[in-house]
Parts: sequence; C-alpha cells; structure tokens
Amino acid sequence: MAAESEMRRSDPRRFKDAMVRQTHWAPPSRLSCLTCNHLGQSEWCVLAKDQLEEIDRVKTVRTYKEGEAIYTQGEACLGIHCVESGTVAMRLTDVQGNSKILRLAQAGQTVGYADFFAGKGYRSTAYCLRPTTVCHIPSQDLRDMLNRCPTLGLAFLAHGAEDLLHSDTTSMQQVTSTVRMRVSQLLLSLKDSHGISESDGAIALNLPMTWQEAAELIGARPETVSRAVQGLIADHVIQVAGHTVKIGDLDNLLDELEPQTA
Amino acid sequence: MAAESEMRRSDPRRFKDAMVRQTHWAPPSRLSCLTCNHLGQSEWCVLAKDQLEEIDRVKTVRTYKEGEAIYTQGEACLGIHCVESGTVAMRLTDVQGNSKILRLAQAGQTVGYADFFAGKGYRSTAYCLRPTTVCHIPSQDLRDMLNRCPTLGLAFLAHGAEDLLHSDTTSMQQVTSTVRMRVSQLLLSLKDSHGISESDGAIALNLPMTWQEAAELIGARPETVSRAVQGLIADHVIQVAGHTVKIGDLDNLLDELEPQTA
DNA sequence: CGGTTCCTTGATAACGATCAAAGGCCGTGG
DNA sequence: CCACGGCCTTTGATCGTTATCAAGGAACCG
Repeated sequence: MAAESEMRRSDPRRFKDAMVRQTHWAPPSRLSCLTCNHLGQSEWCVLAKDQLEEIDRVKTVRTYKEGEAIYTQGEACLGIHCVESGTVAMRLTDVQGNSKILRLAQAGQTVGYADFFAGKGYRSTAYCLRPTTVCHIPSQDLRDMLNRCPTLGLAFLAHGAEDLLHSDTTSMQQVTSTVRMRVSQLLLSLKDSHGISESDGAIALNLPMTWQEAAELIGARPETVSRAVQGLIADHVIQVAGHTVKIGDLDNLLDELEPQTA
Repeated sequence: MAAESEMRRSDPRRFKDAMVRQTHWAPPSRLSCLTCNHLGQSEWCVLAKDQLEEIDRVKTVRTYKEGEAIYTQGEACLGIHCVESGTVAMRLTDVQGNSKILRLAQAGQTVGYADFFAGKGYRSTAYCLRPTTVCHIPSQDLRDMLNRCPTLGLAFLAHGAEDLLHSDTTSMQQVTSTVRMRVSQLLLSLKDSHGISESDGAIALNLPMTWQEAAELIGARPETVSRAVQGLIADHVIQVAGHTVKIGDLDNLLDELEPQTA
C-alpha cells in the first residue's frame, strides 16, 4: 500500500507545478529558529533566545519531495516536526483500509506533537503534498526543553485545543452540509495560505493537492467532488484549470455555505 | 433555545430512571481529591499530596440535575470541571442551529480543559445526561498550579491527544460506516462505563441518554437510529426495553462492525 | 508512443433525510 | 383519579444526496 501511494504521488503534472513554485529558497542547512519567519505563529515563540539556539543545535532539517512521508502510522514516535515551508497532510488509515486526510499543516505549524504527547507511536501518517522543509526535534531534547520551559507545554496545549476545535467543527460539517458546501468551505479555508489576489480583484488558488485528495479531506468520493466542482463551475462561482482555482467573486463562494439559496 | 432544551430534558420517564439509579451517594461537600476513586485515571494523579490538598481548598463541588448545563457555549471560561460521578455530554451548536454531541465524559474525566487552554471562552456546552457531581477548579488557581507543577500541563496534553485521536477516529467512522454500524459501535463503547454483566453472560446496558441524543452523538437522525435499532433487535443482536439494552452475545455486536457479513 | 494516474461523465442503487402521523409514557393539573 | 399535554419513539412513504460501477478521455513521463 505504501508502494501504491508512492506511485500515485508521482503524477507528472503536479511535479511540474511544484517545480515552478520553487522559486525563493534558502539552503536547508542554514535555517535557524532565530530567523524563522514563522516563529511568531508557532509554539516556539515562547522560548528565550538561548533556548532557541539550543533547538537549533539539536534539530535536524530535511527537505522532502512531494509525496514523501515525514512519518508513518504505526511507527514509534521519535520526535516532532516543525514545517518550515510546504504543505503536509495527515492521513489516517483504519484496519479495513479506508483512509482519510484528517487535516493539513502549513508552514509554521508543528506536526506529530499530539502523538508525541500521547506516547503511543504515530497514529497517522504525515506526508508532503508539496516539496516541504521540516525541522525535526528529537523526543529527548524536546522532553528536556519542556522541563526547562513549562510554558512550551502550555503553548502546545493551546495548539492542541485549536486542532480539537477544528476537528469538532469539521465533524459537524460532515454531517450537516453537502459535498458542494464542503468543497466551497475547503476552497475558502485554503484561500489564506494558497491564494493570490489578482489585479481584477479575483483570487487565484493553487490547490496543494489533487482533487482526489481533496475528496479524502472532506470525506467524500472523488466522483462526487468532481461533480460538485463542475456544478460550481457551471454556476460561475469558480473557474478551474488543473489545480488552479479562480474565484471571481468571493461572495458567491460564501453564499454556497448558506443552506438553501440560489 | 436554552429554554427549549431545558423543557426537552424534563422527560418524566428519564427522571424516574435517574432517581432509581441514585443509590450510593456521599454528600458532595465531603469529597476530597485525596480519596477520589478516579484519581488514578485522571490528570490530577501527577500532583503531590499537598498539591491535591490545595486543590481541595480552592475547588467547588456541585451536583447537577439531569439536563443541567455545567457551562454553556459562548460563555467566558472560568475554570475546568472534573466529573466525580455521572455522565456529561459536550454539545456543539453552529450558527444555523444544527447541534451535535461531540463526546461524552464519564466519572474521572475533566471537561472544559481544551477551552480553558485555548483561552477563548467555552466553545461547546457541557450538560449532564445523568445526575452528576462535578468539582470546579477556578482558572486562576489552575494557572497557579500549572506554574508550580509543569507535569500537570503534560498530563492535560496527553488527555488532549487522546480526545483528538478519538475525534479523528469518529470522524472517520462517520464517513466509512453505516448508521447501524455506528449504533453498534456506540453500544460497545458504552459497555465498559454503563454495562452490567448478568448471570447468563449477557450484558445489560443502561443508556445514559435518549435515543435522540444517541442520534446526535453518532451524527444521524432519530428516525434513522430508531430503524437501525429495530433492525438490530429483529436480527437478535440486542434486546431493548426503554433505555436498557441487553446484549445477549457480544460477538454478534462485534460482527456488526465488519463491513459486509451476515 | 505506451503506460499510469487523475479527472470526467453516465447510469444505477442504496442509504439516510425528510415529511407525516400515530402511539406510549408519565408528570401535571383539574 | 382521570384527562391533558409534552416529549420521545416508532413506523410508513417518499425524495435526495451520495456511493458505486463502469468507461472514456486528458495529461504527461519515460
């Protein structure tokens, strides 16, 4: 199954897309937490300068290709991973082989922390939807740091509470809204992290995933998502070319979230 | 809406049920964390004896009637709540008025902690499905305790990680399994906390909720749940009388979780 | 080109939601 | 004590959304 997944990820189109997007780039080895652009948004911002320097010393930086797994469900948890750039998906697979993408992690977010704190190994797989650079902090060093800086634990707690709320909210949407609404919701949620405002006021959205993966994320079948997208196109809510979605008028997309309206 | 909810909870039958179950009972004012039966399972077990005594000093104990809310969605978060006995449901209501029960909390579990750590007020409502005794720990005292005992934060982190996994798992089941399977799953999950083994090897389950609430919990309509239950009865998997479910053979119920069988 | 993967489209079926109505249970009030 | 009235539950009928099955098409790598 891992092999199949690997194969599936080698979609040539996407790879080209990804390459095009790889413009500004610092060599991974030079990354320092002190100068990290995402420090402000991450839980690490509670650390003092010398503590960040210590993280710098113990961390490992690695760049993953599209489709590569950062960690795999079932593995022992060796640490946590801070996304420096790129997009990561967390996929849960059950015993029957069903799989679902639980959530995405963007630059600045830390992944694997819940599994680290639960202490029972990784319970989902984190893999990259885009070329992604990740800082890996080994378990033991993290434990040391948590002991020395209890505030860090509280920061993770706040992060966990957010994830929990998000999970609860989507769980609710799963039940109450149609696939078309969920697709619209997904596009809206990706707007901030992957959208580019255009001169005419429209928004160009570069989907960091295949439509198939989008289906996995919203809990639907690829065919159903395809139909929902075609419907949105037919109603002039969006325009789609490959993995680029153009949102002409944001209000139209927002209207899609309302229960029964034109 | 709160009024309507209050009305709905005054179902006379359930009230009688509840009264019958109120047998062994200590006066709430005498409860001490030191002698709490659930200490071992809760995050508080990481505290030292004198710290527990301090919690005893600052906490408030209160017994709630069936249907009473411990806290309400949207309120400011004034602290967290440790369930001493009874059953609590967390209900999330969205802007359109849809509501769903996210999870249950049994004796020994702490509720409201995620909202406390997120620091944005309560994001769901916790109300009692049964007469319930709860220890309330005010925010400020909890903050003090977290500062003095960082391990407590880690304990909550572990708890949060469990809740997150549970949320992810149910979110997956929502998509992959039928209502009948989800009902079976619910009964199985309540077996430990609300089941009583009978002499003939059967298990008697005292549902701590109405079927309507069960529907809200598994993300389905009451009518659909009713039909699923009737189906399980017809297939001799369970017997139902009011809110008591008798499971003759556990294996039959476990078989219900498999995709296509019998 | 061949091969693979993803996307699209069509036809059909199943599951669950919805609408509607009736019965049961039990506290309340007359 | 009985009748009323809530609310929950059940059952029926129907509709709609989505899954499923199936096949064709497009994009792109080697």
